[in-house]
Amino acid sequence: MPPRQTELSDAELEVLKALWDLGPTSVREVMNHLHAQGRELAYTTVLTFLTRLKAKKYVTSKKSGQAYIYKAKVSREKVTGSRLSSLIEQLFDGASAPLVLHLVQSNKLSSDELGELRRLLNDLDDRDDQAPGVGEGR
Amino acid sequence: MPPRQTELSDAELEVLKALWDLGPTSVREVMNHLHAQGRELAYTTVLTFLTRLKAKKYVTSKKSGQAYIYKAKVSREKVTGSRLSSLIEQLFDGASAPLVLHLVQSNKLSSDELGELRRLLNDLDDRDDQAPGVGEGR
DNA sequence: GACGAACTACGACGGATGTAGTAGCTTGTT
DNA sequence: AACAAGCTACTACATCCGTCGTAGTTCGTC
Repeated sequence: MPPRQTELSDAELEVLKALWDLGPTSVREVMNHLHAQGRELAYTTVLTFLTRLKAKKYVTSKKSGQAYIYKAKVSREKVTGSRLSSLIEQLFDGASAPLVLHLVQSNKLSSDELGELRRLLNDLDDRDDQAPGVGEGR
Repeated sequence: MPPRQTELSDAELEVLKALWDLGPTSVREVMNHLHAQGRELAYTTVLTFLTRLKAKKYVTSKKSGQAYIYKAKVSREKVTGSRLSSLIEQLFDGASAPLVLHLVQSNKLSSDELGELRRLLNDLDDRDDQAPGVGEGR
């Protein structure tokens, strides 16, 4: 039997995000953090998610006194990148460009952000030295 | 009781995408299209998804002879936009900018695509003439 | 040393999802 | 008219997901 299911569910992600925000901490602290954001979950529910996150290897835990301290094992960037890739795969068959254009056109960026983007593009332009492994992901 | 569940599941989306690709068509054609992409689903499975899509109002159908012809009722853009918003909400608390920057930096865009993006930015620039101070976004 | 508070382990439960089988209706072809 | 092929409706079922409740353990306090 291969490990049951290793993907992050939405609710699990919420809990993981709390862990990223807080750093290594206890079930109770995570719960408090969620409550502070208006997410009312029972203590045992949070515990369940943390347990599942541990089973799926997204967090580790070590006992400290009576309780466990949970710690994120994967970075926010990693998870973010991977979720994003899935979405791009799903919606645009793997091509990032349509997504970027869509976002830029959607008028959701402030002038500052547009400026930042322009700057970034110029930088890229300069060092356009054929990065290896363009890895055509398809 | 509000209608059970109105969200698109992943598998349902795959089927809906086939409908977008093909235009109004039959279960069998949808199935063939999916098979052509290496997605081997039983005829009745495809039928199930189309039925669920109909229940969730993402498609309509009308009988044509013995079989039904299914037709997408929501546009690709609409669904794409909404899925994207959810992701942005989930991962970046609603801010699009970090996502755009992330994508541009990830080196997944071709020179052509970067060019296109630059062009788009220039257009936007023209029509949005604002000299913003150091306005802090969020 | 018994009590209550806090913690964890485990089980549970209804609804969603992915996937498909079966049965029965329809229709073109012998 | 009887059949085979194709179509839909309905049912099924394992797993996942979101959400907790309960029970048992541990530890600090009267």
